[in-house]
Amino acid sequence: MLNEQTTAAPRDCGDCPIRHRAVCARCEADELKRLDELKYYRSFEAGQTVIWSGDHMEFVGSVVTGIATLTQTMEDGRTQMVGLLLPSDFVGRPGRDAAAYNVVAITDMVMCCFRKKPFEQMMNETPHIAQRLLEMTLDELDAAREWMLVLGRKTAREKIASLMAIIARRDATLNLAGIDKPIVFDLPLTREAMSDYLGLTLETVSRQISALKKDGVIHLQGKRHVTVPDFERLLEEAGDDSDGGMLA
Amino acid sequence: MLNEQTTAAPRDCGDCPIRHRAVCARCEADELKRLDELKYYRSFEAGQTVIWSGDHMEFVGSVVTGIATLTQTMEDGRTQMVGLLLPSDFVGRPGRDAAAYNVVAITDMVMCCFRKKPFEQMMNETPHIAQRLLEMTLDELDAAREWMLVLGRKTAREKIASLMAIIARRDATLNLAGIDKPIVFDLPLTREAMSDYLGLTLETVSRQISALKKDGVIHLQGKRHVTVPDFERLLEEAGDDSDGGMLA
DNA sequence: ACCTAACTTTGACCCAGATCAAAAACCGAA
DNA sequence: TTCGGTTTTTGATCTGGGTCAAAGTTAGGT
Repeated sequence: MLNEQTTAAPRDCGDCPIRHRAVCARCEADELKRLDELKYYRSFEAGQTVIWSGDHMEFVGSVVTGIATLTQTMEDGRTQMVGLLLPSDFVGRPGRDAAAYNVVAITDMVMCCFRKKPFEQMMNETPHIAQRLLEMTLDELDAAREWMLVLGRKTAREKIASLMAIIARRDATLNLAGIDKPIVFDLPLTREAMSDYLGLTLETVSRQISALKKDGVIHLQGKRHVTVPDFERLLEEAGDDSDGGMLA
Repeated sequence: MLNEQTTAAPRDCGDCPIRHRAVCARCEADELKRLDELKYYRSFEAGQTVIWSGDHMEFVGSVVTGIATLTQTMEDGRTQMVGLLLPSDFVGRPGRDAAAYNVVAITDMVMCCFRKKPFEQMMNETPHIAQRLLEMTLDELDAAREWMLVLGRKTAREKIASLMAIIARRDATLNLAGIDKPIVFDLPLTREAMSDYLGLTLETVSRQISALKKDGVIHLQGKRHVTVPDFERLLEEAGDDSDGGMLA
């Protein structure tokens, strides 16, 4: 699997790659110092389960590097991905004891963790943390609702295009490559993980990716490396209106 | 349509039916007093659109009485409900200018509104409001994710049973009638609204309701009045595990 | 290099739910 | 109490995506 970075954990918050996007983004120097004393790093290998749904959670934290999925499973094994956790995303819910979802690392991953109790304590005393967490939670809620439209009303082809668009957009944001040039990225997900995200079977995912490729909407080198020659075209295929609804 | 309460707006926060569940739930007397000066009531008729997606929003607020839906629409008219707004639910997003969804009153409805700017101002100065809003947003995020599983992985029959279970549970919570007795409630939604919620056609909704009725899972008087003789049975039909995952 | 296990693609067939169509039930207004 | 529009039910048929099966591809380990 992808093993992009065997990053050593940053020793200091000042060096942290997610410093300005994570739950600590608004903290002042003194607040950061307090957090610094609370935090510890944990590494997970690709494929490793971070938390099982229903388990007691003794920590919350942020994804520093790598990618994880948030999934829900029914007794008969049907599973639905309900979130994709990227660097800076927050894991866990302050004020809740039991995990509501499975969290699985899909690449090697490093998390910046805080024991739950002290973090909750600090959150009560530090509006900057609670404010940022609210903002992040509202963003996640918007993303979840956007995904409800995808799951409830889009065709298989539109679903695949929507997923590609989301990943492409994220990469465009990170790499600042401008949206007019061809966008190039690696799919972080297996076909099976995509099917869990999109509410499809992996066979349908494979077929629709082949179809989009045949129609020139995307270009593949290998199974995972994707080029999008025309982002507008991809958005049309996704059924989104042309501006894509991105907000600051 | 349902016209349950032609409630006069409560003149004072002390009399407010949603005082202890809404965004103001944690406010102290002095904080409440400040909010009181900011607030104004607006009434909407059944069927009236409260906000159009994309519109500038000059207010945020709480549903006091009545029910509204939050929907997303594609250009070709496909629509997906992404939330059901019940009394005490919050409408609008502090820090965002344009509405992201359509909000439509489906019964007569009264909202307690605040002009957005002053409310944001007050939120910054009043941790109790921000804390409660965070809590409510986290709950909504959980609800949205539960719904992603319904939309992505459940069959039509399971979807209907899931919807009934959600409404039944809400009524059980409000009416405190105990979960062992038969549960009785009125569907607040038309078949079409249900189909928009569940990602189905209204014909399929109708057929599956008939099927659940024939199989004795639910009982109907008229089109809207539902009796659930055995809630456990309903949960099985919904594909949920028996405990239903309710948390405080 | 080769082997193995995981991942991916492709094909053939089927079915749950969509679509198209029409009848029935309901509700409020005149 | 009847009328007209809305909501709901039911029927017939079609189809997108699921299921089952098998073959192809890829990457890491020895």
